[in-house]
Amino acid sequence: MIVPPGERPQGFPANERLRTDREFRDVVRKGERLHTAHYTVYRDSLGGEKRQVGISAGKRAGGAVARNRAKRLLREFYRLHKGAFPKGTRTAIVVRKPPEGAVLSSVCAELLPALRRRWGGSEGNAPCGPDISSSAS
RNA sequence: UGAGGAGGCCAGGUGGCCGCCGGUCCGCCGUAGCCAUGGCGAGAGCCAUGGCGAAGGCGGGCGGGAGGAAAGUCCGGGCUCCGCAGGGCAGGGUGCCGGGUAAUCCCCGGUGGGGGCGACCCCGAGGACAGUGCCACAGAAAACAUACCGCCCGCCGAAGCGGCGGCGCAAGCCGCUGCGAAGGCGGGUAAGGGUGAAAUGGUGAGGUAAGAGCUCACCGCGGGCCGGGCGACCGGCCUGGCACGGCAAACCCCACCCGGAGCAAGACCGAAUAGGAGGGCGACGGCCCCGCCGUUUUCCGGCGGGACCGGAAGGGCGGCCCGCCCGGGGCCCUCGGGUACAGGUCGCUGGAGGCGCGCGGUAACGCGCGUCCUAGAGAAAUGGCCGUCACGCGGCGGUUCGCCGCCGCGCACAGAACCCGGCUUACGGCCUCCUCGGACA
Repeated sequence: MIVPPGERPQGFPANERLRTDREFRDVVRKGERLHTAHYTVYRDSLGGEKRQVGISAGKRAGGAVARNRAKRLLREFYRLHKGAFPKGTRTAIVVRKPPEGAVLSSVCAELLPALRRRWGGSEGNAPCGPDISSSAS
């Protein structure tokens, strides 16, 4: 890594994800748990600079369309609020109940306060609600 | 304008910002390696500097990125691996005819049947004299014969009605006799009633005691012949007076078809045909030869080797059986840990492909030419947010009754997972043609 990666603040590349079944099992088994109305969040801490997130939506999260929707919203939530996911941690978010009619702001309103309360939030990322995109031209 | 029938099309558009997947090109970094120069060394070679630079990492540019059903996984194929002498049985599937196709339970065109005023639609549509079985309830009777009500005939019966004769003034009585309700017995009948999903051909006429294919006409049915059609089948004539119900989506029979599993297929790479534990089964036999040993020889026994004959257990022929093959040394089954397995790479998307035109065919479809390249993930990309324009609904306001403005809400069903062809199911909207009816002119 000679050239600095120049990490884009709102990306979600493959190496920031939990990719294998093993990694998921590890986090779910060893991590701390946090329940909200529709989701369960597992987080363990490895130290270092890496930050990994995995999203799981099984059969109970609804049909394929509903599952895709839920996962996409959670991905967006991560991208826009990386401050709630400290470096050196691994987080797995499991969709437990189908969040019917959810939009990004409602997902954010459900998860962000809970995460801050439990693990402490860091630097002021955008709050919930319709944030006008940061880099207005 | 209402109700309905058939067919086709679309699956919101657009802008900004932030993302994801894979492709391609460029730049930077740069490991292995290669090259050049120099140095050291007897040499193999080593070291230094510079250049190129697989892989890989980072960044950027360009263009691509869900469906008509991607769904259910119900059929049919391709593809992959396993299996494959042959025969039989079992099992499964299909079931009017002809065609289409890689193939089908699909599609097209017919035939037959059924529904609708109609446009049109629907059909698991072989066989019920091969056999077995079933036909609930109701009904007299449900399959080989019969008869509940009813109808008709005869006899008995005898309330009643009548005739003749006798007696009597009369009422009436007596005798003989005719009809004869109810009821009983015997017989005829299957027209009618009633039951049922279904009732022993239907309608009409003759006929009769009443009736009946008893007779006749037409229809239906069976048989035969002739004609048409590739065929399912259709038409005509003759004939039989009719015997023989339904269910095969009950078993079954007949004809035809069918090997098994599936991309978590399968291949390669990684300590890599590494290798652990437990359990089960076993049988070898005959005969001959050679060597050694017990014991010096024969016999006998043991061990080792060899030739021939037979062949058990077991295994294979992926349901079973016959049969066949393997089977002289182990065979079979089960389980488990490891960095270890839903690790990586391939399979993986260009194909029975889409579109257009022409030709053949009623059509499904086929042939030819031209043209296009159009998702390839793997905890699984194809998105998120904001604006705007369409579209629909509701409300408010305005209106020149054509609409216009503002606000709010809605915008379906649904997400590729090896690939195709179908079927089925879910679902928002638009268009065209047709049928029946209404209103106006």
